[in-house]
Amino acid sequence: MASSELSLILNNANANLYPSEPQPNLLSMTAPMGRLSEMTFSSNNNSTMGPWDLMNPQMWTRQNVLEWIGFHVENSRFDASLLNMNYCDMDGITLCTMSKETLISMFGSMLGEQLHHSLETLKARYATDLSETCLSESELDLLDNILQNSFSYMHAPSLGPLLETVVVQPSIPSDISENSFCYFDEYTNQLTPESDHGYDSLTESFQSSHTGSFLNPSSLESNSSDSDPEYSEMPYSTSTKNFVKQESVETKKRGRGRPPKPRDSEGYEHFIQPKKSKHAPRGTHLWEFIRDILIHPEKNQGLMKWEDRRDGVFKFLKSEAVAQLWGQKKKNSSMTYEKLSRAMRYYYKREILERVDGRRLVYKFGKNSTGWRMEETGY
DNA sequence: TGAGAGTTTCCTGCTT
DNA sequence: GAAGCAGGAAACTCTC
Repeated sequence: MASSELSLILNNANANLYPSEPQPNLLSMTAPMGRLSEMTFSSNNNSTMGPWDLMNPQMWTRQNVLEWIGFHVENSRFDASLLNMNYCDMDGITLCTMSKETLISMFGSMLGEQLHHSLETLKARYATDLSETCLSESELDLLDNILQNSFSYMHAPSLGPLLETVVVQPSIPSDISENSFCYFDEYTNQLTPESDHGYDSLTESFQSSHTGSFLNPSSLESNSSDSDPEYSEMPYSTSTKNFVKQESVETKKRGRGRPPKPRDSEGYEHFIQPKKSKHAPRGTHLWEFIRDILIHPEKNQGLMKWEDRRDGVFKFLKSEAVAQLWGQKKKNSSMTYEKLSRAMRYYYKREILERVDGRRLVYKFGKNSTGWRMEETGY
């Protein structure tokens, strides 16, 4: 698919979506680029899905992928000027091999995450098909070649091999029972407008929680030096990481404490801002979220593990991934392990958690925590 | 509408 | 030197 074709689709979408309504936030931003920057996509909840919605993503043609991206560009008010058209030129199989990090590095945190969620949802929907098409090692090599060829421009010295960023899920759960716990399921549930459990729709979730800047840590894995070797993963660098570095330099000195959130548009913040409709219900606290990950290891593999189930001692294996998951649950794309761990430390006082001295990424449930003991869970 | 709980964000200093 | 931990301080969101 030529990039001009995508431009055409996006232009058409834009034309359909933009009557004459001005967007205050958008108008106030400083447009960095030419024409495309002037055609930021507004949300259109009525926009219809394409044929891609009825197909296993693995079967998508380049056209389907393009339409799928276009759909999310529309719905997320993504500024099309920020899109690298070359990134949109791929078929479904190639797309399905891409991890969240890869998508984020290609499309930015907001659109990348939305695409990732959508893709995972669609993959789950066609889980049976997907499980039948698990990739062999040789296929992975082949894909790596495809990726290398397709995205050769990403192979700057600072960028690692592409396939290192690709997470091939060992299996997609096909038995999505109502009672089973899986945060992935929970997020996919948010996609259906009917299943309004008090959470905002995913689209709104992204619009409200993503500040629009590409601040997400590019790696979801904990790079802790104390991590179990078996779970250690190759660190990789992406442009998003560089962005984080840049940003941190810019915001270096500031007053103590949490500054008020900017109300007006700043930088990339123009992507967003429909007012949060209704707050999310409290429901799950952080420690419950952590507990639920631990007691359902089959559906949240590799994120955390029990060190001593009897004593309630557990360890973060992928601290940043857990933090990101928590951030998604709280609609906060800038969640990090550092922040999460601060919240964890507040639990010491309330004896929901106990300190485990001298061990990194290791915590222990305290006497005021419930629901994790074998007697309580039954397994 | 205000208080309080539960984070979230940022920071400094310390330890590994 | 980097990453993680500890905890103070203040801001923020949400519930009651």
